[in-house]
Amino acid sequence: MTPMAWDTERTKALLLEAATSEFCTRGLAGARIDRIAAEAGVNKERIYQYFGNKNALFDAVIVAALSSLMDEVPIEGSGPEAMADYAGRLFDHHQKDATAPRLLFWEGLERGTEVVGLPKRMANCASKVNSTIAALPGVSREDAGDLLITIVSLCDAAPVLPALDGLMAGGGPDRTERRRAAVVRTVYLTAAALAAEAQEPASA
Amino acid sequence: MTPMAWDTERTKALLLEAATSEFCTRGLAGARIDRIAAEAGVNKERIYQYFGNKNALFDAVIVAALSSLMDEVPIEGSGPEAMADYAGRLFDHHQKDATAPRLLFWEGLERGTEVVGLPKRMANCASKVNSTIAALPGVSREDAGDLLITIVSLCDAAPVLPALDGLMAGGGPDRTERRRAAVVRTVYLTAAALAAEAQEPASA
DNA sequence: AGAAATTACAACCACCTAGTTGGAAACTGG
DNA sequence: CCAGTTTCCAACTAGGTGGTTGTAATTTCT
Repeated sequence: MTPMAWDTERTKALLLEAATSEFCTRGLAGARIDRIAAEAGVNKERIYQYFGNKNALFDAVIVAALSSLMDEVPIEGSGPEAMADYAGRLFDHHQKDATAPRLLFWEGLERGTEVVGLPKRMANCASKVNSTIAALPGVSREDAGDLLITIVSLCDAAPVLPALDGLMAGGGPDRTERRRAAVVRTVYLTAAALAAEAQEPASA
Repeated sequence: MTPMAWDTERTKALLLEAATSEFCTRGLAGARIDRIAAEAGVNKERIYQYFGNKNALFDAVIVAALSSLMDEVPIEGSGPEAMADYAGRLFDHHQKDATAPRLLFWEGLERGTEVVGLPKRMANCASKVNSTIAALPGVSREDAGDLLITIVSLCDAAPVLPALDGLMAGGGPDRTERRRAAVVRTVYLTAAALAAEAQEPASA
């Protein structure tokens, strides 16, 4: 008989999943190695064998969860409506699962400019910038990047700052729907302005 | 002679200043009580005497730094330009000193919906909403709140997510100026749309 | 089958951390 | 000048923290 074969890939995946959850809710400094191991049902020594240390584990979580952030929701169609639609879908995605936005802000706060997984993430960003240029022909690379930063800022800040929403808009049943509409409208207006400007470069 | 009188207010202020800096850079979980006391040049026992514990000290820092966040930069003038100008000044303020945005996001991530200093902050928010309505006559309370959330999201996310900017727009000498212009433009367009809509309520 | 390598884990360790204490120095009211 | 109170601090503590180690079980290679 084969008395239960070892499945190191499964163990790694279990660990990474538990680490993602722990880092997502508590951040790098607040996370506890023991808690991650317990949550995964794995001895914590495995963490050091597979990932190295706490920082490297955080790196692995960030790369796994964020490198594909911009791929999970594609830009479809063209014109300003396409960008607005994209923003709406990104908003919905983050509303359903705030893991990516939270990790993004944890990384920004705890790591500053020190970014891990550079090549892959740069490629993902470049790809999104290209999609934006394709959707809004004539728009400059810089303006496309700025539009994307605007979209990410609007969609990602919402789930991380629930208090701000509560203080400013005071809840209400259709609150999320209202905020979503506001984001989509803002993105549409900005994208439309960029597109219009791209078609008449030197107008007053 | 008076051999150096005790100045408890100064000691408190020193502690609060050091705590603000520490919490700003490291967050609640990453901050160290010993470091705060050392930075302030004060024995750490004073922290427990004056503020209670680490959490309460964080509360004090948040209330001191964030309750007035929306007051430090006023909304001046009227019309969509006034809101755009406000966004620009808020952007500049946060660019010069990222304390408020960082604390805001630390609080959002580490505290969730549990907000401290509610009455004062609610009053500040309400006041800003009122200023917005005054600047954009006819606009609804909800739309004014949403516009302010948009402004705060855009201005506060930038200094906390330097990496995003780097990945998307890749630096450059006038990078900050470009981002600022993008934010101001986006706010102007949104405010203008809200104002226009407010003046012709039932238009196609 | 047997040696070598891999995976697993309980116990362990050195250090750090928030919070406490006991008492000295400085002020205050009488 | 003398209790009584407040401010201050060095030293301490109890428990947590990231990281390691010694060893046993399992798999692989030949």
